[in-house]
Amino acid sequence: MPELPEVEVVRRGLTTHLVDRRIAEVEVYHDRAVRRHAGGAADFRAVLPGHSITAVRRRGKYLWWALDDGDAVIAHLGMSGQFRVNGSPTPPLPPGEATSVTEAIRHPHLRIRFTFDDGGPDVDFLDQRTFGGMSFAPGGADLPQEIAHIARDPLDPDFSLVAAVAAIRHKHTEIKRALLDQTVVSGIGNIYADEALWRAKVHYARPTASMTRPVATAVLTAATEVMTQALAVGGTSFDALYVNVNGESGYFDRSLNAYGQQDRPCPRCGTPIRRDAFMNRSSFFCPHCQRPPRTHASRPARAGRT
DNA sequence: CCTGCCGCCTGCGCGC
DNA sequence: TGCGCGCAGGCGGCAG
Repeated sequence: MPELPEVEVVRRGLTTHLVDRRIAEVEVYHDRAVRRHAGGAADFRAVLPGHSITAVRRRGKYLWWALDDGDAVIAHLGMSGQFRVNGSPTPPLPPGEATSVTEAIRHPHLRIRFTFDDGGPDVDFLDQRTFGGMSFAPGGADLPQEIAHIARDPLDPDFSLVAAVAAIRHKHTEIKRALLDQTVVSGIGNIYADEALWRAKVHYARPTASMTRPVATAVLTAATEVMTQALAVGGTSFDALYVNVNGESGYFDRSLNAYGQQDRPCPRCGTPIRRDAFMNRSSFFCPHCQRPPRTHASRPARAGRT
């Protein structure tokens, strides 16, 4: 579940392995991986060879490769996307998956392969669930227009805490929805939203419009801190779905206080962490530290499956 | 304009 | 043992 820290780990790895290299060939193994590319797989394959990569940039969970002529290649990892430098260990093939020699040497989740004219290692885009993908963005080296609607993330040097607080308080919604809204502040997903709210002792359903500046500031500060700490240890890995470009896992899953901790004691007060269905996904929180909003028809948002 | 829900995907684990 | 289903969840599109 790549969120900002995980994507930043990937960006750094790609920077090491892509900058100053010229693309020689592109192979697309699954059309869905380039569904955002207007010209389709054939055009994606044709347009990239000859371009050199000058930088790998990121905003929130979006990555893009800046190219030498001012164009860009956009990448989003979705739920299960990975970039792997060829030669790094790949997850083993599921039993019975390989039905031919070709498939036996190609990982089943390989979607796009880039080769380079320096003869160095290939770079692969793998994606089990195909929520991720890549596309070509003409003139997008500084900031592709496809990403322009994404707000700055907390690790952006030009990120404004004051502006983000204002954006949150301007919303007429609940705080967790606002945190997951990439046009308010980017980079935060379900894991770091729950962790930030736990740190700030704020319930996920707290209305944003009635939040004070100090409370909204505390939530965003907590989000920034937890993502910074996660980045320092390589991000969060639950399984082989999230690894860096060398196939290695991060360690932040050992530091999670709320996410995935259902029935385990809150590290602060010992109350069992609870899991609620919220926004058709799981929200983990401490029912003691994070009190639900006790407004008018107070009910702790028990919609959907549980 | 704004908010919130749906559909897209695959693999794993659990219960019957 | 095998099958069906819940669950993981980011994001674009669109309905209201």
